Amino acid sequence: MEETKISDKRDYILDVAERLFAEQGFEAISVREISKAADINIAMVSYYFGSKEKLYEDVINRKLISSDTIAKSVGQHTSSMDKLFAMVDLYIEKFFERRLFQNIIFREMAMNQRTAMAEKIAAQVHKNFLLAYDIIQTGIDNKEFKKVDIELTVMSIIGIVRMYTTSGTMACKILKVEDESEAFGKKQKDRLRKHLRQLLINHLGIESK
Amino acid sequence: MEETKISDKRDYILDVAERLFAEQGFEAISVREISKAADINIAMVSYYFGSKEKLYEDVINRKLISSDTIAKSVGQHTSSMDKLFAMVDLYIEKFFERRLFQNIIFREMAMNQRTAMAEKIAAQVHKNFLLAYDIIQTGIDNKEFKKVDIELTVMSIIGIVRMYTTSGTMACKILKVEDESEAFGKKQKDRLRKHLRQLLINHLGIESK
DNA sequence: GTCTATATATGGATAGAC
DNA sequence: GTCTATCCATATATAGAC
Repeated sequence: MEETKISDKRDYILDVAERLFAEQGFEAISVREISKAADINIAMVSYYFGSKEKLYEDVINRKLISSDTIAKSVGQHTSSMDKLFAMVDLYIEKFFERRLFQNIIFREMAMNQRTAMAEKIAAQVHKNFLLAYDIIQTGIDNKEFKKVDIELTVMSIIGIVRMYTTSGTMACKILKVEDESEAFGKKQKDRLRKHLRQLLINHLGIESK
Repeated sequence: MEETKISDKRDYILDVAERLFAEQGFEAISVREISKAADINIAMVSYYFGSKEKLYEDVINRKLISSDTIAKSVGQHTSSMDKLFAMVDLYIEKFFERRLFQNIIFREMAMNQRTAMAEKIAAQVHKNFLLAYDIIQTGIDNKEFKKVDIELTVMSIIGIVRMYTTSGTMACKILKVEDESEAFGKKQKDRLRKHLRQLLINHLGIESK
């Protein structure tokens, strides 16, 4: 009972910190700003997390567990095309839902810094990459797909979704939508899904039935 | 004569600062570190640039002038396909050559911060976007290309090149190359160019002659 | 658990000697 | 142009009262 309240509060602080770290970066944001935005006393950050660095790690670790989710979602389908599309849908879903978090992940990946965390992130992303790789490889072996550069095809899928979700302002400008909440609404999500499916159908030479 | 020496030194400081800002971000790097890496006295940063903020702006402004370059390179061709491929080649070329700089650009774009600079960057990127948009639009009107979601197709092109160039460590891991210098060598550049061309040929339904 | 007060470090910037 | 020394703001972290 009290337990849940405490972990609610912890979670709330993590939410606030995630947003601020994502928008401005680790070094750009101070624990003062975080505690102010979360409406807690500054000393509470040390109390709950130990340090700013630890808080940052907790923000990342909290959401860096999946890839089982992908495997599970993919496993329900039989054809390579269905598997690939299930994976793409999940990617879009997760990226839209967690676009602030993804911002942190890709920023870390772009750095040659903070290596302990960076290694962990790279390992996780690579695991997800391999899942996608296997799906396409199997599809090619099956003759469901044309032969393509598999590595670059997977990177392209991720790059496209990433481009959309982690450049909010740019996406708004290009798509001529009012604000970010519209850019990440259902309509635009469906649009991106449709585009990406069509692109893959064309690229992999998938025949419609 | 002395003039050139001064501007050489200025340029060298800008080179060093660009690398450090790109690798770690504006706030993460101190003028002390920059001056140490550039082997100059710390006071020289103020002397040459006025402030850290101004130095950062100079780093960005120095390379954010083009889009004429794109127009020029594209203008030499007649068919929409040739124009599009010329643009893609130039994109790949510039991204490989300036991948540290691009890292800064995309980081700025991902932020809701430092708005004066961010607006300027967004304006420039948008200008480049419109060039690509027009090429594809014309191609569709010509019946050279199939109908596609033009906005998302342009974003996809940029997203793919970006994914490759601004996640160095990840790219190495995925492509199983030793180090970054190999990942950004001629061989991998040609591979990316080939992949992207094939993807666009498939997606836009371009017929080979 | 929550707060104030404070220790301590580091950052950007500049004054002024050379 | 270059350097040293220093000012001042801001950062993280914690000790200790409540």
